Amino acid sequence: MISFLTAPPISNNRGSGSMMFSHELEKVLSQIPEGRVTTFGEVAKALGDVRASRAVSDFLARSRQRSHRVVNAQGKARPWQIESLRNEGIAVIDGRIRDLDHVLFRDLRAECPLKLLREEQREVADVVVLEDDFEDVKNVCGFDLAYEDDRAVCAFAVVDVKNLDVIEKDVVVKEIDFPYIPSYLTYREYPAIRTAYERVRNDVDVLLIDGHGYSHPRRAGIGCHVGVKLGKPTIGVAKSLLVGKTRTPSRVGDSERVLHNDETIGYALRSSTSKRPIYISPGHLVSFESSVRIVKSLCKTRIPEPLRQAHLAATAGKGG
DNA sequence: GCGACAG
DNA sequence: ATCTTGTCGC
Repeated sequence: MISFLTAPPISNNRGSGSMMFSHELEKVLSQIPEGRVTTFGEVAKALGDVRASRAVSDFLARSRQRSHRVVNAQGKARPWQIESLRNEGIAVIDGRIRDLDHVLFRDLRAECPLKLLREEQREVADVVVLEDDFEDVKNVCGFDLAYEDDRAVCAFAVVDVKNLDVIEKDVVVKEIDFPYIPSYLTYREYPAIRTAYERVRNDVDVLLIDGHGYSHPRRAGIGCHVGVKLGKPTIGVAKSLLVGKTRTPSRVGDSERVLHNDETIGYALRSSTSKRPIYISPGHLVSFESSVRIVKSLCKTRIPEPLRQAHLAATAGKGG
């Protein structure tokens, strides 16, 4: 007989990143009573983060399960919503709901799935290692995604550091059910990156991800997530800042620290003659110094070769 | 009006 | 990220 104390845990899926956004959204939307409306912000709060309100708006705008009972904080309704709202007895004047406060429904109940995801990010941040865990860096693999409707094309490119030649590249197509929400990028893109990673045949020493690593509000950007989940040295490379402040590096090859709450969270590197720097931060098993040095050695243009080549492959893969 | 948040 | 034509410049 197996004691429950010694038995292995049964599918512990808590915050595993398997949240299906459309399903969670539907659970919230179904709570809005007939004759009442709510706002994108209220829905976002029910999901666990008011900052997802724009994502809720975008998602509902294209989803076929769009509800006519969700409007913006000003009570402005879309043309296609107006007839349905009036049929429920809601007065709409000049595209705007009259007396919004009177029909506004705020008692949405949910398990705040985004809050669970934030907790998972804190767990990721807790195990991130900001020290080098590799010998020579011979091959670097970059990942990038391109989108078409509900599908993502995820490409990878393995580059030989010696000559910056591409020695392997491939693409995978994956269904996407998570919108872009700032600071939750990993839940949109990681599943596709993982699938693509499983197809890499060459030995790779370092992974490059299109997005931030440590330079994230919870120090758990997609670079950290990928590194921790795959157990590989990983660096995040972004084209704009998510958090923090920095200065523009004056000369090509120069870098400046990115500071957030008095902490160095990454570096801005002027990787080309372009005035716009790229932002580099460790994901996992890499130091700040090595992150900058490695990325710098991979730049023929503003974007390091593994990412630039992956981007080209992903974009090319969209057509079929 | 200000601030502004990867892809 | 995506929507999008031509155009300016190295």
